[in-house]
Amino acid sequence: MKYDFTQLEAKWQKRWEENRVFEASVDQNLPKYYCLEMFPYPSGNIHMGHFRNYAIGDAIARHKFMRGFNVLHPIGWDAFGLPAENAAKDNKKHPAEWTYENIKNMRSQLHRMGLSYDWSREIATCDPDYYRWEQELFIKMWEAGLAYKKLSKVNWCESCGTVLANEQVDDGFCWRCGNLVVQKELEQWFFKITDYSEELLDNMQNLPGWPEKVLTMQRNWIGKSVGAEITFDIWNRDEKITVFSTRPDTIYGATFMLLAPEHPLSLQLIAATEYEHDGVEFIKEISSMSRENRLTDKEKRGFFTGSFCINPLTCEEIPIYIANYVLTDYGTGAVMAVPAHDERDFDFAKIYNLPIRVVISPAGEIVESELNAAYTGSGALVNSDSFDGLPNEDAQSAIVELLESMGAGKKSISYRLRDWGVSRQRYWGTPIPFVYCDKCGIVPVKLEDLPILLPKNAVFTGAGNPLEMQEFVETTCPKCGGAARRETDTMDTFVESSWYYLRYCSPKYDKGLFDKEEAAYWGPVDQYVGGIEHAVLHLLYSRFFTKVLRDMGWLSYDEPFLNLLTQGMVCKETHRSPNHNWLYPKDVKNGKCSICGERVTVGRVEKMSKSKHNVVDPDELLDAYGADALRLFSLFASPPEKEIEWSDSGVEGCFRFANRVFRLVDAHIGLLNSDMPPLSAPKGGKSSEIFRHTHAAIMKVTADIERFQLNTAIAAIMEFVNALYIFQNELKEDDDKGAFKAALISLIKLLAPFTPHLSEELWEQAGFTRFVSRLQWPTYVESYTILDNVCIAVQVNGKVRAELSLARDASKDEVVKAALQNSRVKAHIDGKVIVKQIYVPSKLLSIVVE
RNA sequence: GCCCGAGUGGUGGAAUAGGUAGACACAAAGGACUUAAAAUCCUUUGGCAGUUAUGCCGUGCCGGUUCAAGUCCGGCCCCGGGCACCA
Repeated sequence: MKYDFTQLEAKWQKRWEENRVFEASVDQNLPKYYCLEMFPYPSGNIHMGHFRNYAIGDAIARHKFMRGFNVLHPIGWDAFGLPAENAAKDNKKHPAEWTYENIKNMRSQLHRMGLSYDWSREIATCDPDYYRWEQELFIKMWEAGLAYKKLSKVNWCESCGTVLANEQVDDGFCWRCGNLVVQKELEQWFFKITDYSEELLDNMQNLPGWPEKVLTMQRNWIGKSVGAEITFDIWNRDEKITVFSTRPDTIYGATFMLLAPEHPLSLQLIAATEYEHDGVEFIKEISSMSRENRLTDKEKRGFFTGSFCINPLTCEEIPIYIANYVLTDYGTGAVMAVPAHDERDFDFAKIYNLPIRVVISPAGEIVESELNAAYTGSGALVNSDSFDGLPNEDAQSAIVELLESMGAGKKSISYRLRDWGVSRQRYWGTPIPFVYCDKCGIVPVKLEDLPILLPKNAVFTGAGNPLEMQEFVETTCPKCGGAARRETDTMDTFVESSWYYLRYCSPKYDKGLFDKEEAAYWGPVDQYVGGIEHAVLHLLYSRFFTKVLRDMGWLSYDEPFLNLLTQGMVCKETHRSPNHNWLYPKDVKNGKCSICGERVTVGRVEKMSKSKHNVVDPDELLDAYGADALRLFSLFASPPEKEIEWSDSGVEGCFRFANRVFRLVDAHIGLLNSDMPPLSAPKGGKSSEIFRHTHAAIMKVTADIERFQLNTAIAAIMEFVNALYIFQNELKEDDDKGAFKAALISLIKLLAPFTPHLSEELWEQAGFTRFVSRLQWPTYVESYTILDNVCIAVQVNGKVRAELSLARDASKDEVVKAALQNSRVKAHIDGKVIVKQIYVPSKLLSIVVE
């Protein structure tokens, strides 16, 4: 028999599907396991990053199936998004057509991988049956005050023609197209994610199954600061200035006040004064700078307003400046400057020659006249009236209490997190179900009128929002029945992915977003697998949605994903030619470019990317090696969280291994089909040796899969196969053959999560019925794995000098005796005094001599 | 600047709780089978010295703790990632 993977893989993919082997249904008597991989955007083709993601998730899901769990393992399509609209413009193909064609192609690619998905639950978010419920949720959120519209400065990407959320701006550039993002004042829809800032932060301690890295990134993004709001009176005016400070303990050192250029008081204070002309110029100059330039410009600049405010504790008049480094959208947009203890304020004070007063000093060490940088450490208060001598940590609350009693301050917390802007001025997204009526204002569409469908005959020119078309916009007001205009913004595509894992629980439910009971049974997701690029986007939004749905009574849990595995990227080396930049490997001949003949530099190993010409095509590889060999390589090359470096010869090696397994089982097909029963317990001699290897392999593979060390699990199977290749020539007694038969049966099962087609085929060849994919995972007996004789290393002064084969239960005295008889050990302790002997049972003896 | 993660043979990577560093694989070299090739099988493969026995060195660098350190502690270097005028 030949390992005909093409025929065999197609055969089992068909059988799994026909027999609905992986379809899930609620069973209260079984422990559930919800395994989920991040659903793909239907870009057209599966790439190796997808392949690895799904291979990892599938190995975990298949293992859980075999461990007796009721497994939910669904897949779908994150189908809205801008590329579909760009394709419509370029290829004159409707976004829906383009998207559904891509889904069809990618679905067949996924089928070729042989994944254990419940395909009956497949969803596409661009399907009205899906986004209808999103529209309903949007209205419910609006009713709950969690969705609102406001005029604000937003991130605008000219090339995408739409607004972006803060999370979608990378260093001032669009996360999708890389163009510069500008600020634009627009009426926009927001979700009030900031209502959940504290809970999003606090609940992270209930996520021990998440990588610390992702939690840290979310923590930074939320950016909680504990401090106080302190109010300063303005000299000779009625207005007051409230600042936010994390260092109220330094208030006695606040020697000037800073306002953001956009702060309303900035203009008010200079109005109709001699400072007005220059001040307005200053404000204009700063606020006209792009967000990017403003954040990168570290030079401190300010403008004196001519006004003073009163430090509530020192009662001093301190000057009010407008400063370029004060952010308008953090805290209150105003800052009390403490130059002695803040680096930025120190720089500012030096430039504008403002007083610097030390108020914190560890044991009186800090001397004002010698200060050449801000002191930001801790210490006791000085120059602070009755607080002098108090450690600054204690002074924080004491000072806030005093301010509170004066009515000039209170404890306060600031977050960096802003509300989520969800309006997008694009066609291919979920329409926001609201209308504008001159009489009634903003009115939600009636629930019975949902879904608001996307008009099919929109025109895609690339300019403007395609939804700005008369027949879509013109409507009647749901409240008064008068003429009204429909909202033309659609939702950010991250809204769809914020709740799709819940829709999978009851994908055809037609009375709401999802069936509460199904979601209560299946959720939350036990294991989520995906890329780290969503650390603060999708993974934060989904957590927010779960909490919102919980508060609306849909769910009883707080978090969507109990455990998260962020898989590493698939990388490959790049080649660059001086004339053509990135080269395809086929254009590199003997280190030279085959087009221009110049020397080629072998670039870094980088994430596979079409533009860098270092991608490999999963379809071609599936043709050449089959899904099982490719899955093996994508799991074996590196642990799942780590990036993997593509290696053609590595894939070939895994292909050879698949063949090796096939030949091994094939050579013993007679034994497997014979009446001889597999041995159930070792009977001494060779049979015990075979049992030892079998059960050690089961033990190791089981433990490694449980801790997601899939690479070492596969290595353990390889070792097992190597051992069986030797054993197959040493089978003399019937017991040996029975043990070998049992070993082969275990081998087929151990391989099932990694090479499912091969396992099913060998299982059938071996004369068994039923799907091995749904059989019980092999169990092990630990005592079978233990050797009677163990190898004990003998160290003399920390260096291994001998290895002794001794009974595993040998006493320390026996081991010492044997060691002292060993000639090499003798040579190293001869003439010396034994000071110490340490024995680690059945492992090592350490002798110390002097 | 701050916060994470990492640094191990020619290469990808093992070493789960401080106990024989280099499992498993790739690559390379040699050999068997073959008219030949492919496939397969066997052997060698961290470095240095040595005919062997064996000895010394070796997990980014320097130091420490320990009978014993890839693993723990202190101080660096370099790489990857995230955050960054957040008061």
